[in-house]
Amino acid sequence: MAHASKQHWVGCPVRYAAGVFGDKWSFILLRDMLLHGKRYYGDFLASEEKISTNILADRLAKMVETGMFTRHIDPEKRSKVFYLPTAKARGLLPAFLAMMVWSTEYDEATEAPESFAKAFRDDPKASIHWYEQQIDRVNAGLPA
Amino acid sequence: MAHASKQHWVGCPVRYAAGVFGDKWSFILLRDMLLHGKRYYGDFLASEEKISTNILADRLAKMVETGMFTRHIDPEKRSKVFYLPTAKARGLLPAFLAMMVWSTEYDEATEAPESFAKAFRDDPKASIHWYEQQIDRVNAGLPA
DNA sequence: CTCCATACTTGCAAAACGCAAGTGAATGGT
DNA sequence: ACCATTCACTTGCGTTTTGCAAGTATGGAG
Repeated sequence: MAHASKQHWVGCPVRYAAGVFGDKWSFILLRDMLLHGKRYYGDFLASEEKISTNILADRLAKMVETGMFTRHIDPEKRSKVFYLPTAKARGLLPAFLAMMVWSTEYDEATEAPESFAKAFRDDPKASIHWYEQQIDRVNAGLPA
Repeated sequence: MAHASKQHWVGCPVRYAAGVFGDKWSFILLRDMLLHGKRYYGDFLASEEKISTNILADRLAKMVETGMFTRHIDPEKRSKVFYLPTAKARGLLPAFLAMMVWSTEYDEATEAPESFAKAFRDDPKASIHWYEQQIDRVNAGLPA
């Protein structure tokens, strides 16, 4: 059977994921990076959840450590810093979008339109590809 | 376009999810409930991550509050308590499995066999259905 | 050289966590 | 009926993490 020996190993992927982004602020940063096109320190700081600067610095550093983001100095204005998502971070898109569909189902106060969940359910791969392209588009507008 | 007006609303589903299970111990409890067939307080306590009893009690209560688990007294031994996953918790399976596939890709030390990721990638719906059935099977073995 | 913007650091109080011990209800054995 | 045990939490307390406010370091404009 394809799913044999199910019991023990499944724990670890969950624990690994929890270790990399298993806290509220990491969720928010990943959202801002993957879905909101935020790249600069100042962009992340300006999110409506009002993250404080020490936590932001800490989480950004952790994201870099865990290979989710890379850190870059803006060559056009060297006092500014931006971050880019790695393939590892982008690889979370399917899970993230699935999670968001779940939220739209169970959060009575969701602000997401039904069209989002419908699009993902109808054709997850197309939906994921669309978000990938958005990420590429944002990145293309940044300094080399 | 199906994905129009993308910017603002996507934030909220992520924040909602973070609020419900956005911490390490909630990840672990959901794993144990959805994938390891654990139902009793003592089962969760015995996980290899060594959760302490106050945190376990706190998280279980929160899961009940947020409608993820329901709490039941074992009629056959009324000093024992078990929890059952609601449809809301079960609805997280697709996101959880997608997340686990991601972990198997990026965690060098993953213990998950490649067959797991392959099965999910080949046919996600079938894979999800298989885990749903496992959940039903476990639940069927519990007192009414 | 001064001023401003930007990206962090630092200090400190408050909250969350984690360990160990304690409590109370339900069983089980005699 | 009595007592020890199991089970599911609670409580206390020291440690760690968080969050707010203020400070610092570097870069760039004038």
